[in-house]
Order: sequence, then C-alpha cells, then structure tokens
Amino acid sequence: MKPGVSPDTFPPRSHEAKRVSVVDAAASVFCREGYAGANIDLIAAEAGVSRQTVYNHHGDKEKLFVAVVRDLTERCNAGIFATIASFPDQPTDLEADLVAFAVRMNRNCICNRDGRFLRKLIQAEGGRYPELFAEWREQGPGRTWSALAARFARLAFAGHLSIGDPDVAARQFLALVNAELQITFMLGGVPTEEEVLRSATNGVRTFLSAFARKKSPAGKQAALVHA
Amino acid sequence: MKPGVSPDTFPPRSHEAKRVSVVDAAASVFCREGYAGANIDLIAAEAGVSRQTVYNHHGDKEKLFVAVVRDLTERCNAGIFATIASFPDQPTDLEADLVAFAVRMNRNCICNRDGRFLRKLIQAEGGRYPELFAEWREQGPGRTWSALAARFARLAFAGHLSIGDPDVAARQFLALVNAELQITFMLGGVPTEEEVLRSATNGVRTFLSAFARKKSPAGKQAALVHA
DNA sequence: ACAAATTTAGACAGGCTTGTCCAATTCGTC
DNA sequence: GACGAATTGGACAAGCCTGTCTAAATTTGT
Repeated sequence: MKPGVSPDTFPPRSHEAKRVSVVDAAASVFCREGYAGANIDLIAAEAGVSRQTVYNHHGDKEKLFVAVVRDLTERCNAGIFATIASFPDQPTDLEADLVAFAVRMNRNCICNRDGRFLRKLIQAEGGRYPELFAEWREQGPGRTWSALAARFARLAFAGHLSIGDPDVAARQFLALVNAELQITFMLGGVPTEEEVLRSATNGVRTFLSAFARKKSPAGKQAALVHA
Repeated sequence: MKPGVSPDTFPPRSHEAKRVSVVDAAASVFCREGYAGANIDLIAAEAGVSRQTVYNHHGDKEKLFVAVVRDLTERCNAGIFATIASFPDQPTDLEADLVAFAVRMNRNCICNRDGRFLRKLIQAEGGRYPELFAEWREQGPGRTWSALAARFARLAFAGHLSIGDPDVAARQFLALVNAELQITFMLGGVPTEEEVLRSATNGVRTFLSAFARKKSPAGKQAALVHA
C-alpha cells in the first residue's frame, strides 16, 4: 500500500478533503446567513477545521464565496445534464414517462442540497457578482433549455406531440411541473415527495392537453374521444 | 393659513413623511445588501434624515425590518387584489383579454418596485422570520390563488373554458405567463415590456390550448359525440 | 412671536469580524 | 523513527456597526 503508486493515496489526501468540507460548510453558512452575515469562524467550526486553515486554502472571504458558487454550479449542471439524458425519447406511456422525468428533475437537480443552495445564492447575491452569475446563466439554464427543447422537438417529430416553438414548450414544461412548488421554493423549504409528484402530474397533464398531437386522422380522434 | 383647519396641513406633516421615506430607503437597502449587510447610516443617508431619526421612529434594526416587510406586504396585496378585480369575467376576445390581464398583473404587482423588493426579502430572510412570512403567505398568495381560481371557475361555468380543478388552473396560469421571466426574476432584473408581453402571450396561448372548451355544440363531430 | 416637539451632528462605548502573525502540535511520508 | 508540510489555537490590530447620549438648531402649532 505504500511503495510505488498506491491505488487510492493521493499526495494531498486529507488536505483536499478539508478543502471540500470547507466549501461545503461555507455553502451552508452563506445560504443561511447571507454573504455579509456569514462568519468565517462559524464556517471553520462547521467544517471542523481551524479558521487559519480556511484562510490557507481560500485566501479571503470573497474568494471563498466564488469557489462555493463555482462548485455548486458545476455539480448542479452535471446533475441536470445527467437527468436530461434520461428524457423519454421513445415513450411507452407518454404521460407516465414525462411525470417520472419531471420528478427525477426535481429530486436530483432542483430540490436537492446543491440546487437549493445555488438558487438562494443567485437570488441573494446575483446583483453583486454579475459576471459570475452570467456565466452560470449561460452554462446552466441556457443549455438546459436548449437540450430540453431538442428532446421535445424530437418527440414532436416522432408524432407524439404537436409543438410550435420547442424552446417555449421546454420552458413552459418546467414552469408547469413546478407550478405548485413555487411558494415552497421561495421560502427555502423542501417539498415532500407527494407534493413533487402532484405538481408534476398536474403539470404534465396540462402540458399534454396543450401540446397533444393535433393533426391526426379523423378516425383516430373519434376513437380517442370514445375512450 | 393659520386660523382654523388649514387645507393641507396635517399635524404630523413632515414627521410622517420622514417615516415613510425611511421605510422606503430601508426597503431598498435591505434588498440590495441583505439584512446583515444593511447599514443604518446608509439607510438614513438614502432617506435624507439623520441616523438618530431612524432610531426615534423605529427603535432598532429588527423592528425597522419588520416594518418594511409589513409595509411591502400590505401594498403588494392591495395591488394584487385591485388587479384581480379587473379580471375579464365577460371576455369579448378571450386570448387578448387574458393576455392584457396577465400583463397588468406583471406590471402592477410582480415587476414593480414593491413586488421585486418583497420577493427578494422573502427569499433572503424567509427562514429567519417564519411567522412574519407565514402571515404573508396566507394573506398574499393564498388569497390570490383563491380569488383567481374563483374567476376561472366563473369563466368555465359560463362556457368559455373547460377546467377540472380551478385552483390548479389558477396556479398554472400564473406559472405559464411568467415562464419566460423566471431567470430575470432570479437575478433581480426587471424584464422589458416586450419580454412581459411575449411571455404572457405564449403563456396564455398554451393555457387556452390546454383549457379550451371541449364539449361545445359548435363542432359537427362534437354533435355526433353528443348523440 | 413663542413654546413645545422634532431633528440634527457628532462623539462615544461596546461588540463583533476580518485578516495576519506565530509558536506548538499533529500528520503524512520516507 | 525522523523529517517536512500542514494544521491548530490563540493573540492581535484595525475597521466597522449598532445603539445611546448630548447640546444645538430647526420646525411646528398656537
């Protein structure tokens, strides 16, 4: 385990671990107390390190804040694109598949620790670091909407939906499945699994009512009405 | 100008005026800097009064903050209900009337100074004053949704829409007409008139596609189904 | 014009926070 | 076991902020 290149022993082992736990604790404290109210001593205590270690690793409060935002942005984007990769391109039950996708999106990206923290930091400090959050906006929501719009366009092309503008549809999809969670988000709360499921179900139903395939053979429409 | 009751001289004339300008300046500073970062000297300067006057009127920082939130809540609610009163109960052009209503809602309640400030304070400090913002939640969004749901139910009853759950429809209406403004709201920006109009138009179109009257006697196919 | 209330500017103590410095200690590696 | 790097705890100066106090100036009502 010692000689040569051992499998899982990196030179800065506990060093890097401390760095991570400082960033994690800082994210939590910055969110709870705001940038001005965040206290380096508290961050250090919550990370289980001394104050001096915080300064050794990150220089000063502002650099630490930037490191926190970059960290959260990166992890959130990774989660979002991983989830979008699971979009139901060949749905068997369109409603059920889209509801499941929306629930995954919420659970893995929007309601989890990173998502809640990043959202709050953007809302609270967005005005003070324009370039930092402009970067997030391009890399995050911008690409999210594009990717999602492409998936919806594909569903429309395959005849499952009737969509005018896929970009608008993608944004409206996200707005609809989160419609009933807005207040909870605003107050910083975490919706229950039931709330997420209900909002997603209601949202997807309305979405499908609006974007259901419209140009279909008359016979099929009649059959649909009968059912 | 001296004897009797002069026309525009209230006993606490400039006194009350100063109180208002202190609250206004405080709202601005609390939003920009956060509660912890807000500086009483800066608030006093921005209000054009001395620091001591701030303390004379409001006691301490926390009481001032509460006064600001109550003030914003009251004004925002008043604006919201005034706007809901202009809901198109007897629409001539349903789409155009709903778009105009959505634009009014955005301009007068959500994007104006009070709306932006209150939203930011709730997001930033909601966790620290649970009872204060719980009160807002009941009086504001709770009653807003109810009132709006009642209006939509009326439209459905009159045969203009086909709605399952009016409460869900009301929340989804608001979510849809704001779908394209979310990011701007998050970053604390003010959307342009064009953006508001576009988001409202796209949102109302999708809303009407989803909730358009389905069982109408107009279509021939529908008549067939009726039989 | 007079008297009362309000406002102002400034000084002030007390507390808290950031960021630095340093000696002692612990940790990882050879 | 020994060496060097990282970490710790604490002291420290400097600055900022809140909230109070005072005496002078201003405004308000009569």
